[in-house]
Amino acid sequence: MTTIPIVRVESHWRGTSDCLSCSFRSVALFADLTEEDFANIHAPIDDLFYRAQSTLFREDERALGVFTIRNGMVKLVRTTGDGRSRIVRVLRQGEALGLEALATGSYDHHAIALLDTTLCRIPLSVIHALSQNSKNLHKPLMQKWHQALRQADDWLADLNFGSARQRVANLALQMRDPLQTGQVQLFSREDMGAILNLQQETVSRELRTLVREGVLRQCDSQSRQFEILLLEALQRAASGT
Amino acid sequence: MTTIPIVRVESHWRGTSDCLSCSFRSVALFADLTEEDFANIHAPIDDLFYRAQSTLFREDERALGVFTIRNGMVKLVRTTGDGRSRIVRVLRQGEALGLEALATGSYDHHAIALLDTTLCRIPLSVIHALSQNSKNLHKPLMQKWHQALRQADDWLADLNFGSARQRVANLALQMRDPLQTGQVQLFSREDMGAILNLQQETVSRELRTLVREGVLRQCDSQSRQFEILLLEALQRAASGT
DNA sequence: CGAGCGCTTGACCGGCGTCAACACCCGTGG
DNA sequence: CCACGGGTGTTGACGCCGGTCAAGCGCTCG
Repeated sequence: MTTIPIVRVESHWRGTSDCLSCSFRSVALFADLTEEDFANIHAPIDDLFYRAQSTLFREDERALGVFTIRNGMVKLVRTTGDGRSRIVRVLRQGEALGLEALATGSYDHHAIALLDTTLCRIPLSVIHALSQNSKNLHKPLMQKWHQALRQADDWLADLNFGSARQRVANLALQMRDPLQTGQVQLFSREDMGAILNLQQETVSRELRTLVREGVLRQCDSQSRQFEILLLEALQRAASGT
Repeated sequence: MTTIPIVRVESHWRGTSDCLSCSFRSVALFADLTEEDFANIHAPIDDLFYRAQSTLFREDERALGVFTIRNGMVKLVRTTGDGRSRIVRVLRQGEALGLEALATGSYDHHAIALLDTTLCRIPLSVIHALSQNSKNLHKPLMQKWHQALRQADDWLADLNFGSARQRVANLALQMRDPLQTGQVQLFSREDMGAILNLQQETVSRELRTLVREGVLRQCDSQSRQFEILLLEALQRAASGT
């Protein structure tokens, strides 16, 4: 029922990336490349900024490149047969998006920033040239495909299973900040509903129940940021025991 | 002369495949290989048969190879945090399974034959050797990854969304025989429940309703085989209108 | 022919969807 | 400074879909 907002104005170009000295390189696609490989990159790798809610790309759009997230969060949205839209994954720091462009030249999802997000965009030509001339891209690329597929399966198995309480608890666990453990970044109730296959009212109720029980604590006025007070209890809620 | 270290009762070896003349080659991983490439394959590619309900491989098992289905159907099962199991995908003719073995050396799911199934198993060593020495495997491999990821997303968006009626209808549409359009191969109600996130009673009820409405016709006594009589009506049921 | 398994059908009830009202935050303009 | 309005989150009331439990049916196979 939600229509994809057409907001592309909210992005800007931050420069071209110096991949060799990038602090994310170890987790990104270029982990194994040599200096020689880098010397053969002839198209600029752009460093981009997108404001929250703005669109990175749309389904079936001709692809400009593959992205790696440096900071922030991106949702992948898919429109179902009956016109409703469903969030099939949320990607965070270090994850790749738009890999399908390598296979088909266009994207399979709408990609929309959930938070202010910075990422770099690697032109398809660069990837194709590198995979022709070097073997060092093959393995990291395969690992990114694998990571994406695993995440898709996790999403299905964990977030679309069990009671509303279980799902919300699982989402909170998944969305823990990888650095500051205990901090959880959530989104609008509508987005959470589109992830968990629940109505926003139900999400709100379950979340509030967890707060009332002292499992979570709300950290901001818009109730997007939470802190886990009782991790054990949250895990029990997630597993339904 | 292949050693099969783990004995599985319900399977047997049918010989080694002659990939060059295989009728599935165009849809399989080896689509683009040259005669020269084939000459460099030094491990046997086994042709295997598995009876319905028998296990191809288990989660976390050390991987022997990547599979391509020649005939039949295989379910990929994942055990959730709370101990229940969920079918994350069903693979059919021409599809690849166990790709994750290329990235990690072990499998991410339990794979169980839903019907009597024949498939060929390509040893990891063959894939690795080919990707070192030839560029012709790269593209088909990426397409298989892409296909798997797309299917995972479809699964989530179509089969885990909407009312029980919509889900069952969608599953019937997905499980149409690619050759004999109109024929639908289904499974036990329990398996269907594990796919659709419904109880078997609910699946049974919705299926029976579709038969009573004249949308489907049951073709066998075990009610696994159906024929679509009113495709339009089934599509309407799937989209919930 | 009987046992056992899987499928079907019925009765009942609880969780979640639906609709609606309200609270709260924020930006805008008077 | 407050008044106003729109957007988002929260809470309540109510009804329905689908889960649960249980009984019965129809295969298939010993």
